[in-house]
Amino acid sequence: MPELPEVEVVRRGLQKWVQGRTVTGVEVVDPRSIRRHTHGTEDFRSQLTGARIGAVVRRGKFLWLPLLHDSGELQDSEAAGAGSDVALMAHLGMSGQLLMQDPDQPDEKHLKVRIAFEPRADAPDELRFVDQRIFGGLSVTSLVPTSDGLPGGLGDQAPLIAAEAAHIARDPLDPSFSVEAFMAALKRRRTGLKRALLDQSLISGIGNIYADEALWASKLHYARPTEKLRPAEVAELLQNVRAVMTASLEVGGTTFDSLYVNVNGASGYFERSLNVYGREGQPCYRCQDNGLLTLIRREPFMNRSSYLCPVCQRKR
DNA sequence: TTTGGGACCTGGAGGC
DNA sequence: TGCCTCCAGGTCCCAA
Repeated sequence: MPELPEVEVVRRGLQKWVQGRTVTGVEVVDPRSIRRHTHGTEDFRSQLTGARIGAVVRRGKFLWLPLLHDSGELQDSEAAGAGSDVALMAHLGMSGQLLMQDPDQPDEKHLKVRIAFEPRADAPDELRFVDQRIFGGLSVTSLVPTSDGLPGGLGDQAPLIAAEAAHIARDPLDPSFSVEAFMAALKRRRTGLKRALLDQSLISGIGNIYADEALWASKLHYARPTEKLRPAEVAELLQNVRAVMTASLEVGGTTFDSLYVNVNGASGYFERSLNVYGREGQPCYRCQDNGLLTLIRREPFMNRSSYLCPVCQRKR
């Protein structure tokens, strides 16, 4: 399931293979995967065909590729995202994959959209969007100025953001992320801590897996009221969020099944490092180190599951 | 305005 | 073997 580290792995892969290249053809195999593009399939194809990819930018789990409609060599400023007013937006949802393939490779079972580039000897010529559960999708969206005048996301230097991502907060790996602003927003909210972590308008990029891992590392219960958290607890939580995401990024992301792979089709290895998520009934490592046998518990939460240690993550 | 719940979607697992 | 139900979860929409 793609969360921030997995999307960042994809962003880096795309940057290597598609930046500066020109789209020569688009095939929409399943229109449901471009349902967020409200102007229809033909408009989606015409907006992309002939465009040159300027950069690959990410905020949270949203990825966008500014589209340039001129000709000539890619300039440094264009590569940074400037010089464009529209972008190809991608969200992987739960099971989306962006794969670079050669045209002669067989189609994937859940292939939804195929984007062809001008041939290049040292790179695959097709970008394929594959999605089993169709929670993700592609669209062409406008670029709008950021509210703070800072770059819209990682990989960008222009103060622009894809309109579809303008409502979400910066993610904790973004150099422009403000700890103070997050603490203030958390204080204003009157909700449970994990619900706040999953709220993309407060902090983006955190999904169920990394929320549980960061809460376990911080010894915090998922239902702790946000307004009662101490600044030191929030600071430690943020530190752990960054740590768990960075560790995952270094090994290519988390993989539970075939639902997440990078642009080359390879899986990540962070699943092997998970401390609490998916470990129901297994011993808590921290308690084990202290000579205690405590079993990880799974509790229903927001129509999904929350994993925690009932001893070191007590609800106060 | 803020908060919480449910729908969307597909395929695998498990029960009968 | 076949059918049915449950489960996974990111995001959006709507009701309270």
